[in-house]
Amino acid sequence: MPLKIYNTLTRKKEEFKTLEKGKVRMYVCGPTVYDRAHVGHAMSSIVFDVMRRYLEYCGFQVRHVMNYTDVDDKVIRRANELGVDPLELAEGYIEEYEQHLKDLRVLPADKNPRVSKEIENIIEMVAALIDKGFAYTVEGDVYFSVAKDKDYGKLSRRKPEDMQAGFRVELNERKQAPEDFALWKAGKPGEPAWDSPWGPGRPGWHIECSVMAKRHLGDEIDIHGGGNDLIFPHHENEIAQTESITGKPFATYWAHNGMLQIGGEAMSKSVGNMVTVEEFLAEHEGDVLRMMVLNGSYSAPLTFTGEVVDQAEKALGRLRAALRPSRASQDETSGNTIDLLERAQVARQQFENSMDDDFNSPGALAGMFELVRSINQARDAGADDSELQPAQATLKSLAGLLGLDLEATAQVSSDATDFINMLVALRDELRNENLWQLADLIRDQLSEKGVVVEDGQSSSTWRFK
RNA sequence: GGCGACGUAGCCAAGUCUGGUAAGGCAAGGGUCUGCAAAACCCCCAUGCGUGGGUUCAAAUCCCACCGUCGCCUCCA
Repeated sequence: MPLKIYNTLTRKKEEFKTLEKGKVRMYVCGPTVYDRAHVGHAMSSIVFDVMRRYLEYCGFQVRHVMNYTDVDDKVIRRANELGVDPLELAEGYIEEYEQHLKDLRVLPADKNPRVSKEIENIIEMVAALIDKGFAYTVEGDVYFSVAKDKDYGKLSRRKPEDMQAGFRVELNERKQAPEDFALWKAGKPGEPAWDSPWGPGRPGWHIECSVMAKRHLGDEIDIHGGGNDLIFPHHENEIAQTESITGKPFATYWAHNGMLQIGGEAMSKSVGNMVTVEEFLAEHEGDVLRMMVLNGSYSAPLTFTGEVVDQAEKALGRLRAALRPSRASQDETSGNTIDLLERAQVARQQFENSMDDDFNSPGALAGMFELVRSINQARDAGADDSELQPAQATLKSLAGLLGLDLEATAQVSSDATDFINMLVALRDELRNENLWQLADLIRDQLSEKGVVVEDGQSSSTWRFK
């Protein structure tokens, strides 16, 4: 079954065809680093990580570029408030975000370009847009003239005349038309500025992505991704800039993830309704957030609530529990009649069919959970490890394709392990002597310390909660 | 006001493009197992897919209208 991707540009699900055989060029808009990242940013990174992992599974060689916007009004404003250098402020947030990506098991992009390191290339592209007549200068500012771009609005499907200019933003009387946008902004006192043919200044918001995609991936790319709040104006303007220069389609597929919502609205720094990645990771492991994301379509909005987090955590636990070993004793003959190899094959098939259909991770997970049930049934029927392991290996591998690590264990000091083993062994002796009260006491006390004891026929097993 | 996305069980959610009679997870209830638990397993859990019309032998899926939630509307999530 061929891979299909929903394309925002055509508003259709389309068969995935690369520009270059076997290779995928993917550019994803990363965060503007003016504050700590929240779980909404993490969601976006996870969504495109899953996409990238699956494309690689399909045999594509993926070149993945994600940028950091480190030169921006908000970065400057924040830095001024704190009395620090804007680029140093941004650097700190970038380092923090990279650590979050590691904790969330997001594969590192092949390249993480930053605006501050691409100024020369940006100036070059702005100059080219002026040369070609798509941009004009006003007192050190450079604006893109939307009227010069005939198919402007094709991504967001809106026309300048449909929009209420200045609805949210104050009009800038220096622009020839309200829909024009800044490519270069003249420097103001107290702001970082770079020399340019138009005087000292800095890039506008959208130009950096056009430049970085072009420089690190080429004139044409396969997939351009980001949050759906970026469709307009950011991605629309990227298209305008790039295609005006190259005369070629910028990206074949435009992919957008839905917004993470909290308390009935999109999580955002300005509203202050955010949960930072740091806060989340202090309470849960990264896979819990990944599980939340995988449970729904990447393009649909996701609501962040305690209940949803809890459900994701439990579901993850169920996947992991399927990896537990056989309970059959050596001399017992297996009463298992389930063909686990066949079930594993079915799960993999459903996984692939679902993922091929616009990365339908909920469908992929559904197949995995059916395999979980089969494995558990077989274990209950007395299957030994040699029967269970191939199916468990498939489950692990499918989970791995989604970026989930089913073997991750709670990072508790191994010092405690020996003592817990000793206590549990001691308790088994008590159980053999039918000293139930004492055995139950130990189990209850361990439970309070976060250790779950599960009794078997002859001995007990334990695990961390 | 404009553009777009979404609305499926108590909760999360697939299925909608390609119409054929509702995946999966969490929770609740009943049961098996167990010294008691836990875990696991079995049963149960939407005659119903925002509302109202229409097309069709057949609609969650197509068409029209309406309601609700969210996102975006060009100095920048």
